[in-house]
Amino acid sequence: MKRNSRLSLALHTLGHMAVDPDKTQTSAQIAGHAGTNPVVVRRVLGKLRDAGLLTAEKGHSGGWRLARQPDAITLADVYLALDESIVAPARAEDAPTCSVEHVLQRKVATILEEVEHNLVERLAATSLSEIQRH
Amino acid sequence: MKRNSRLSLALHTLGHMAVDPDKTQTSAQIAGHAGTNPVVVRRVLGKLRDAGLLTAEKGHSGGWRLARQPDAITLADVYLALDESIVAPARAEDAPTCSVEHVLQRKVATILEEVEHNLVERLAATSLSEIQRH
DNA sequence: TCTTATGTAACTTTTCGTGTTGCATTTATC
DNA sequence: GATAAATGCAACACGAAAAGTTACATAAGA
Repeated sequence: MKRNSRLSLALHTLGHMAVDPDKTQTSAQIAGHAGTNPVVVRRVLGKLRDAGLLTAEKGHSGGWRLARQPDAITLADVYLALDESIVAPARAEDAPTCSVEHVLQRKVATILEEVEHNLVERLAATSLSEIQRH
Repeated sequence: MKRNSRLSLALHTLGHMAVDPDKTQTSAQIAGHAGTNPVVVRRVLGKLRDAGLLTAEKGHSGGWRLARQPDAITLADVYLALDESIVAPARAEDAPTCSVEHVLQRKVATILEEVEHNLVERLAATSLSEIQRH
């Protein structure tokens, strides 16, 4: 699997679920289809579960399925559930060493925050039901 | 130094140069001030030199200085010179495995490209001379 | 000619995401 | 109840990428 592929894995899985929302899939099945490991799948989908996008049933005949209708899950929901923060560095604000440094840094940081916000807005405009129109 | 700090290092250095554009600084001086290594400094500033933002003089009394006036260097110039591509993954388009997967993926990819473009636009609105107003 | 600077290649170290193993827990089925 | 099949989670191994380091060639002023 390639780097920072959590979003890819999530979209791939959710895409299939949106096509056939009544089918429950196990981590092993999903992993097989995505070419990765069941534990990795549980790690990623676990975040989606915590965000209320998926439900996970334990035990026999358990597995994963959508917690809502596809049209009620936007790409922003997925993105935010994964704590991706592609743009803004999710920074652990380090000590301001010298004043000159941080004038430009803060300018850039502000712009990145605005752009991050803009990204989420755009992602919110598309839901999983988009997949059904193709 | 922290991860992906090339932009930080570049901004820090350019910030100081914008305050005092007549002073030539060596890699060692810059590295000392930025808490890193002279070779790392040359690697990062070398990209800014290639982009025409800085000049580097070899030999005795050599060093780095701005190649243009501070107001003629925007944050976008710096960002682009470093090949950062924070938002869009600068992707080596991998093989489209299954069709369902790539509907959502492409949607996201398109949004990321738009957002990346938007980022550069915003960065272009600020120049290094901003530092002189503080 | 010597000193001081950049330019660059090669290697090491660090960091972080992914992959893997192992086991506890839960739940349907026999 | 026992068993099989699933998730939950912790701990460790692996690998790639960025940063740091060493070494040396090259250039230019003193």
